[in-house]
This record gives sequence, structure tokens and C-alpha cells, in this order.
Amino acid sequence: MMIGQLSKLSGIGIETIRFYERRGLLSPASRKSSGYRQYDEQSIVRIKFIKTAKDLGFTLDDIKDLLSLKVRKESQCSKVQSKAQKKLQETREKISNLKKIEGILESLVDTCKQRSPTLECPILDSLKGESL
Amino acid sequence: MMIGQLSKLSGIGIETIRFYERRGLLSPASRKSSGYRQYDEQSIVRIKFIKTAKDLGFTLDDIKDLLSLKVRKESQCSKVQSKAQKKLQETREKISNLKKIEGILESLVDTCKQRSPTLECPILDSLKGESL
DNA sequence: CTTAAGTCTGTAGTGAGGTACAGTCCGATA
DNA sequence: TATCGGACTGTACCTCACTACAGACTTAAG
Repeated sequence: MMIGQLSKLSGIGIETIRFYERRGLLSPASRKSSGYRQYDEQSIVRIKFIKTAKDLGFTLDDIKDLLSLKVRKESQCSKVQSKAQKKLQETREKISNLKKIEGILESLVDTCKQRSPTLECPILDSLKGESL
Repeated sequence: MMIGQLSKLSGIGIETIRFYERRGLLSPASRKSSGYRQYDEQSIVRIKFIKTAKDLGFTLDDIKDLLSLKVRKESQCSKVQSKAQKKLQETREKISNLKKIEGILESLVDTCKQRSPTLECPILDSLKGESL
């Protein structure tokens, strides 16, 4: 498929796809004789992953790292492993913080259902002494 | 405390704190007769919350919304409730996506430990047919 | 064969979120 | 009372992540 269809299927603009290629998040697409880029289904997955990861607060450089994590030789294992473990820790922290926010929002919705006004900011109240 | 100390305690630069005030994420600080801003402990919590939420992919406008969610009168309940529920859903999606990434990273680390090279990008392999 | 839509490269502009002065004022210390 | 660090306002500048052309080439439809 060509870039226009990839753009439609992934929901990411054409210019952005080319930008991701320039930035090294997508490996240079193979070209037809005309010079037009050619993509396969896999590219949709890759692009959607980039979008999702970005929404989760990862930078494009983070995402580039994530996408390039692979074990090529035994010798590289430890390097990849430590990178992956760092990202894993970061990811777990994000999950843990999001769960706190989830809990706060849940109790806020409950409060609403009980129609009891809260005077202060419920989010900050919930966080007092909790640091997040 | 004054802005310099707040900056140190929260780990956020002075200019950024004033920027957040301009953007309405921090309510205008009370002033001493000199015009110097005065803060209390609560401000540290608030600023740290902003930083955390930002790392989780919320925009400053999102965060402003989150911080202003409070139930003042019964009449406002439904509005607040629907906002909170929208944020709650967004938060749960983030958690779910992060858990997928967590799982992928975990199995990547395992693969490393077994010293078996992976030929393709493990993240994309894991996502095949999964959409994320 | 024409024409319109799609794609190419390269460069410039945009919006969010800061960050860095310049120039001035406050206030604790020698 | 001189002085030096910290705070003030206002404006300019910066990075990241796009986004929008301009001008040229390709391809599909009529």
C-alpha cells in the first residue's frame, strides 16, 4: 500500500509518517520505481504503537528505543536487558501513578452520586501526605 | 515559603512555577507587602501532581481540568460527574495500554535471560493482531 | 492525451510547554 | 548605608512534535 492508504488506516497524517521516517522511528520504506513509498500491514501496527506510546507520555526518542529493543547476539543481551528493565520500571511507575489517579476519580464519581458537595479540591485532598 | 524554596522542594523551576500560575494551573499566590509570592506545603503537592500527570501524557489543560474537579452544589454534580467519568475512562485506557507494554517488556527481559536471540522487533511481534 | 489526484523533496511555520534574560525592586548582612 | 542574593514583570527565545506549503513527478480515470 502507498502512504495515503497507510495514513487512512492508521489515522496518522501523511506528513507525520514521513516525519517519523526522518526521525528514525520507521525504517526507510521500500520504494517503487517511481520513488513512491510502499508499506505493508506491519507498518499500521508500528504506527499505531507510536501513537499509543506517545499518549502514554513517552517521547519519540523513548519510542525509538522501545522499537529497537531486540536481542541479536548473546553478547548484546545484557545491554538490551538493562534498557528493557529500565523501561519496564518506568512503565510500572506510570501504571502505579495512574492507578492512584483512577482511585481518586472513582471516589469523586461516588461522591457525586451521593450528592454531597466537596469543598476543596478532591484530588489534592486525596494526595495529602501521599506524594504520588 | 517563597518561590525559591518551593522550587527546590518540588523540583520545578521558578520560571515554570510562575508559568503555571499564568496558565491557571496554580491559583494566584498570595503576596507579601513587597509583592513576593507566598506558598504553603499544599503547593508542593499540587506542583508535584502537575509534573506526574504531565509524565503520564495529560496536557496542561487536562491537568487544569483534573485540579478543578470539585462538587460545589448539588446542581453541578452531573457536570462534574461526567467530566470525572470521562477522565476515568481515559485513565483506565492508559493503564490497560501500559500493562500491555509492561507484559511485552517482561517477556523481552525473560528472553534475554534465556540468551535466545530474537530476530525481529519483539514489541511489534507481540502486538501482531492485538491493535493496542 | 489530458487532467486531477496522489506522491516526492525540501524548507518554513505552528502550538505546547517551557526557559532565559533585562531591568527593577526588596531585604538581610557587614 | 552599601551590597548582594532573591524576587518582580515583561518579553524574547527555545525544543519537541508536528503541519503546511512550493514546485516537480507519477498514476489512474475519462
